[in-house]
Amino acid sequence: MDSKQDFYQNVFEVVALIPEGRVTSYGAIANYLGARRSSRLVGWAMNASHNRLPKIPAHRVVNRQGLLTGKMHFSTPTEMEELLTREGHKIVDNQILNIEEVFWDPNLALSLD
DNA sequence: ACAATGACTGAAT
DNA sequence: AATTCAGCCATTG
Repeated sequence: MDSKQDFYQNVFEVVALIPEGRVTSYGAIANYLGARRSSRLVGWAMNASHNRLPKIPAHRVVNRQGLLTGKMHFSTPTEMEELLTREGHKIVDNQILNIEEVFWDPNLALSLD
């Protein structure tokens, strides 16, 4: 059925919830969706995010190291770091500085408890 | 239907 | 501590 589409929709929803000035990781989103092992699928969902009508802040989603692994998938390979820099992040060597400080975990933010 | 790929992560060396 | 290997699972050819 559309359960797989739901997974994508869930990813989009979580990503859309990322506050400005914060970032999260694929694994954190996957973990929130109950699919810790499907971190890669989150990346696929992000790939489809460009086709979604609501603007998905995919630039706020980075890998565990805070590395802009998906910058190459944007309109331009520099758009991602530019957007993040615009939000106040410091990017060095494609990596976000103070990643732990700006890290936004949906599990904590949504207070699953 | 099979094989390869990928915006990842964690464990092992 | 840094680098390498393997697992994960949907999507695509």
